[in-house]
Amino acid sequence: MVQRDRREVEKANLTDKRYPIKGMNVWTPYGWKIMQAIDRHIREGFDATDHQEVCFPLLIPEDQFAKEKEHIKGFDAEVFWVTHAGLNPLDVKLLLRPTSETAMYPIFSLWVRSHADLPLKTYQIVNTFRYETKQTRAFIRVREIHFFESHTCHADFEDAERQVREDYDILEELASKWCIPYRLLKRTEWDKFPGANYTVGVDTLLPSGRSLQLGSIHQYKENFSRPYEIKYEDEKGEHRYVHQTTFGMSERLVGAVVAIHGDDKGLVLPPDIATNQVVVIPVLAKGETEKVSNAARALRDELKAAGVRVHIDERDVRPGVKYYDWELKGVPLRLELGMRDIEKGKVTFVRRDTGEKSLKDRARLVEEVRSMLALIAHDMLARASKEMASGIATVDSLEGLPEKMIRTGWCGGEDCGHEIENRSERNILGTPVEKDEFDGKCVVCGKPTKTPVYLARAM
RNA sequence: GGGGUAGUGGUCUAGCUUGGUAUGAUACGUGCUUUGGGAGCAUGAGGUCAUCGGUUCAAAUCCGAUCUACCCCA
Repeated sequence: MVQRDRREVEKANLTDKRYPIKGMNVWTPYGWKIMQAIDRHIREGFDATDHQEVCFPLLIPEDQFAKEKEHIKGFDAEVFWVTHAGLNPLDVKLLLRPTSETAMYPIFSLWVRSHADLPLKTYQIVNTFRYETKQTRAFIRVREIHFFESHTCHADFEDAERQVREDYDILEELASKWCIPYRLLKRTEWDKFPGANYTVGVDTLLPSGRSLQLGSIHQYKENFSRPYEIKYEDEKGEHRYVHQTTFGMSERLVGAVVAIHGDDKGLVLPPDIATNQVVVIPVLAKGETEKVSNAARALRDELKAAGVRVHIDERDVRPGVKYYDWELKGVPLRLELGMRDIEKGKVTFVRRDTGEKSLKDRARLVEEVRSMLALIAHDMLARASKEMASGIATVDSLEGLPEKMIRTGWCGGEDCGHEIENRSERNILGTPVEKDEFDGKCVVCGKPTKTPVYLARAM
């Protein structure tokens, strides 16, 4: 099953792994289109909530990177360094950003002067670099990461908390477009982001039973604003440090879409992500080729005018080849049009997610396509959510655990936490942020608790 | 972090034990016939055998290092 996650990614040809640097792959045109669709959703979501897109430099000077002690401790083992410029060694080494806090915050300290400048809400979509020492894997663990990161500054803790809640709302809307179920889990103290006050992980579950972290939301409090001196003057003329948050997601989203929705025939793309939402296949017949072609092009034109992303496949190959091709590529809806349909005034609809075929009236084309795409999106999310729910097992003992995500009791103590991780041979993902009824005992010490903890083998 | 397996036209692969310039399939180009689930025939093009070094008259083949991919264990 672990293999399946990988095979689907590779068969679909979204990335070319032949580039000769470990963990650095080439995006193919089709793969990049999918990534761009996801980026577009992210931009829409964050623009709509008054975030400003920015773009900071890739290189960070060593001294600037080193200001926050926890942060550098968490990252310095996995940064790439630039040590030379041309033939000359650099006085101050430069690193490729593993994440952009230390690139942005010195500049934020110049941008933020007064309470009127707050909140400062920014984001960028850039590549980051991490020298992963573990096995690399396309989209899931790479050394050059296509990365989204929002960075915000707030007058006080409560306003930063409001930002975290806004991030949850944005995420919910995005994930429904991607048809990806997830849990918001507050990480343990020993697993939080280096430098954060607390970290909330966005975790999904793959068909293999392993968890995949899709993103993370961090509350920094004043942990970065103090070393980077991001201060403002409040209404009373007093100088205060800002409270900060970040939200990060990456190309892992593509990996998640592929692994969660893909099947034996290849990719299955959610309609909001699909480069082509609909593919039209003309089924030509001897002597009638012109007639069928024209009718098929008319379908294409009508859908295109209605704002549907549609492609007509007029290659001179047999229809069966086209069916297999577009199934592999994951196009949500296939329309077939041949003489048989034309004579009846129908169009053949074939859903990618279920394979179900149906005949629809040609006259009602646009509304039938729209409602079918909506139905496909709805069903894909519903199926994936159900799958994730059934992949979580609630237990009151760590013996003989099933190959699932585990939900159990934890008193919250660090000693018990480590013992849970050791005995279960899984990682603690965290405790739920959202409502999650539970009434049990810590599996280690037996102390009663109302909060469950989630464990999994991480991808 | 520890161990293991592998790299040959775009892709997959034979050849490696026993050294003598590479096999087949698929995909690709062209032409004709086809078209409701992977068509057929003809023809054409495509390889510094991962890289670097060593042994040898001669290396895909033997030896070493490096890079990359994959698997298992922590």
